[in-house]
Amino acid sequence: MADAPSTPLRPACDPATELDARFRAAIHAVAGRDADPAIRASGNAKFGDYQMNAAMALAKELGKNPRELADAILKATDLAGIASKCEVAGPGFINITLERAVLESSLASLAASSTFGVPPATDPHAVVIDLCGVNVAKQMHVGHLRATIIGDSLARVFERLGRKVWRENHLGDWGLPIAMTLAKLIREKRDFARLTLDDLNAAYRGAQKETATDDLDAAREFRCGPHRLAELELQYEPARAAMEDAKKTLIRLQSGDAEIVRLWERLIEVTMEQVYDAARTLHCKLGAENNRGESFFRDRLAGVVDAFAKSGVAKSDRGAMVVPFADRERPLLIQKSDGGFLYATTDLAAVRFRTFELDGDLVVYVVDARQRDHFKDVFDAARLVGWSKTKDGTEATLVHLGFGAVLGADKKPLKTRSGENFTLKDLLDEACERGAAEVMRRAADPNAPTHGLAESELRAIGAAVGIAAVKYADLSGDLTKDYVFDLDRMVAFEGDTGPYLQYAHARIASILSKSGETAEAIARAPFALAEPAERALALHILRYPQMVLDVGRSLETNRVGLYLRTLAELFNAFYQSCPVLKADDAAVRLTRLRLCAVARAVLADGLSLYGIVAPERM
RNA sequence: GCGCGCGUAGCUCAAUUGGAUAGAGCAUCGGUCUUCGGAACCGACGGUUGGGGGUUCGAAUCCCUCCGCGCGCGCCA
Repeated sequence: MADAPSTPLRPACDPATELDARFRAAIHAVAGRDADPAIRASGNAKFGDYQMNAAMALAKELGKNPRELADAILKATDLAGIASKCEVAGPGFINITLERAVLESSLASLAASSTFGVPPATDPHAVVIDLCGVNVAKQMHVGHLRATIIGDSLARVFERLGRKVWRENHLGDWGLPIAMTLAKLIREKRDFARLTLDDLNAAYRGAQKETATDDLDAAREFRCGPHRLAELELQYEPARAAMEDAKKTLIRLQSGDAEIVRLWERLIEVTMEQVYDAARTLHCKLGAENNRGESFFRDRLAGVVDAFAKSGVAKSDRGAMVVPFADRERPLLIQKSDGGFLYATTDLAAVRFRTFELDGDLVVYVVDARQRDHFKDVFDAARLVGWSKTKDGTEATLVHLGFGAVLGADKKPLKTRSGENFTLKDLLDEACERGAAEVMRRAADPNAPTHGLAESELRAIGAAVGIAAVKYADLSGDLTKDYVFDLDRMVAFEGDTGPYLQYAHARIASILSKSGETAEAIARAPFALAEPAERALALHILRYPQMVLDVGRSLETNRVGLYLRTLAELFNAFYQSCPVLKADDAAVRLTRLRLCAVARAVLADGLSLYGIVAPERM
């Protein structure tokens, strides 16, 4: 996966920013040139808070002894007011322990920031996220889960980074398959006002079956005798008729026939209802305003081929228009020999629209990994013709974020074509149901904080918990890897799960509300990071803005999950060893409440990057 | 055939993008427990990171080569 362009931005409240500046200056003084100090969080608390790793690589380049170079850099570094302890270790690491006051003031500045320390974006261009990608007249299946929640989560990350974000739902709402479905429904004289998605789905599959002429095509391919061909042609007469009907319907649709267009719009309406429902359930920001499908680009397709032909990037081959590439045999087909356009043509029109009209300098396609070759071709073709530039000529980054396939328990791709498999709706219903059952079971305990809540309230919390389980299971892993679809694992509530994070959040919220202090009073309390557990928690909180920047750069949503899991663990450790409400000293009580408040806010904001809600009680 | 992707504990996955002793969850076993919320915490067990070679102070990570699995490959989307 290609990286998005890296931003030089560094969070002001992250102590690593100041360490970077100081060591950079020291390296310059010692080595006579600029180099990345490679400041990293310590992997192990016994090595301090941060480490500077640049000395080893630099020593190699300069032909010096790494430990001696590290010593020299350390001597040249101004550590006043930042590090309380700093020493060379191992082959040439420099281990750094921060002054407590630095941690406290940094944390205060993060707490005061409305973006939790994330620096505001300086890039005025937009980020475009291609997500969801449903097809009209087809049921959403589990594959759409990934394309929807990964895309939405990335969009949320870029919004947190202060970027203008376009969520683009590139609907499959045009072309022969839709016309076939439409034609079949019309032939059957169906009442379009009463159509359900299941009806559409059945019609879609039926139309595919009716018009299939695989055997006939194969017979031609293998040059069967005239008798055999005539026999097959007779057998396939109904298929031919259905196809004729579909093509006529397509032409009427393309020419803007009012009646056909009305019925077509109805198909989209029925299909999209389920998408909006699923998006609501999943807490994904996705609605009708995000719809920009194949039909939107239909008038631009001829222009695409024209532009490629005129520029000489495309050439005619066997009656079709293709874009050849210098480094590979396989060309990209953009127009069929019968004059028809292909999905590559639409994708090229969309690239142009997204870079030039939406002004995106980063366009991310959240589409499954099997289309890797296709997008490589489309992006390369777009670059060849100069369409990868924004309005002001900035070269845009085009990225295909190819996520792994959804596999069944047998490790084979989950097929929904024959229709016997569960739909996305089935999965979401099950997740909400299990979440609700779990919440209600616990609420039955008279000591539970949720005891006595109305059933509707418990069901709402249960849905939030069930959906969190599903989303976290998906987003916290490596996106490029295949996905083993296991409902029991996905809706698990214990261990490394979404509900575990929600639980940590609810506990903190509970402490804060039981304290009897107002939020204002807590916010005024100073930080006093005396205990190791407090210190460790604070250090990790300070890494939040850098983590968000890293996700924006790498598009790896699993970093959010890793960060939040660690945050929850560190909070639990703090909670274990440092009494808050039971603290004997009033000032200690208040400063620990302050730490709780910041931890809660960061946890909630991090969960919001996944589109996971954090209930106060569960 | 060509191209691309993936192989880490019994299972599902991590590993701060080349850093110090490869970590979690589930499962199994043991402990914490009249609780600031047990959906929790602590510990034990479990590994030749598919095999081999190379690069270097240092490799699960980069290069080469095998092996295994998956996906894609001109008129579908």
